[in-house]
Amino acid sequence: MNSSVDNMKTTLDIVCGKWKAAILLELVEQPLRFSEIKRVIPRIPHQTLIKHLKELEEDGLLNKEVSEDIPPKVKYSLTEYGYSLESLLHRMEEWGKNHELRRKQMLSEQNERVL
Amino acid sequence: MNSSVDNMKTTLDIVCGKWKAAILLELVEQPLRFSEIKRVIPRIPHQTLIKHLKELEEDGLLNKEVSEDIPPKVKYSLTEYGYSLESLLHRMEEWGKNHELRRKQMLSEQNERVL
DNA sequence: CAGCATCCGTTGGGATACTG
DNA sequence: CAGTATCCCAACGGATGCTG
Repeated sequence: MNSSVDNMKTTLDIVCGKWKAAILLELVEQPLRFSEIKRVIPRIPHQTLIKHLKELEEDGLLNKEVSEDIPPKVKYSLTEYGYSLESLLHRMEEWGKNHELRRKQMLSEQNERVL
Repeated sequence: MNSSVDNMKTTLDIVCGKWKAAILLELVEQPLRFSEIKRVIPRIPHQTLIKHLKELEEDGLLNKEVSEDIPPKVKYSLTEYGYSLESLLHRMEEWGKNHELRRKQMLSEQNERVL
């Protein structure tokens, strides 16, 4: 049997790498090459990106399409299964945005009280 | 300005403690005392639970209601704001469940091929 | 019963340098 | 351009023991 606790953990295991959700969210929009991902998520370290991509691929969320040229070009895209995360990803992004807004509002309310 | 990457990070920061999402999911159903949370999530270590609860409270997701008796009773419940995570939590739980199902299916398919 | 203080080990993010 | 191989460090989960 699978408790809801376990189900949570499997979701978190997959999505909660520091940048994984962000990567997935970008790839929902469009397939991207390695260097393109680095461009849209500039602060992610090279090595970290490689690790995350490999894990996401192993989890069946990403397709990796390699052209055997030199220089190599590698395009990452969501698998059909990967798209099953789409709505979850959007909700996460939206909740985070609202949370930031809320935080700023509370800060400015504090300032008013001081004045 | 807030990129979607940043929004993701704030959501993850809050929800991605190893057991946080599980705790929140339980508290969505009903308020619980400290010891009750330990009962429904047996494998969570004592100290870890304390830390998680404190952080969730500081993030404004939990109410903490203390009865000043001896022995003390402390009831945790979601704030109204905490409930804004409800649908997200349920989706996470559901996705994890489906992921496990899928994984098992793929395993049994492998076994068939072997036989 | 609930919580704090302390300490420890693991892990995973990250920096650097090298290859085809 | 994309990836591998190391190494490092901080953070976090977690264990233990003490308090009111």
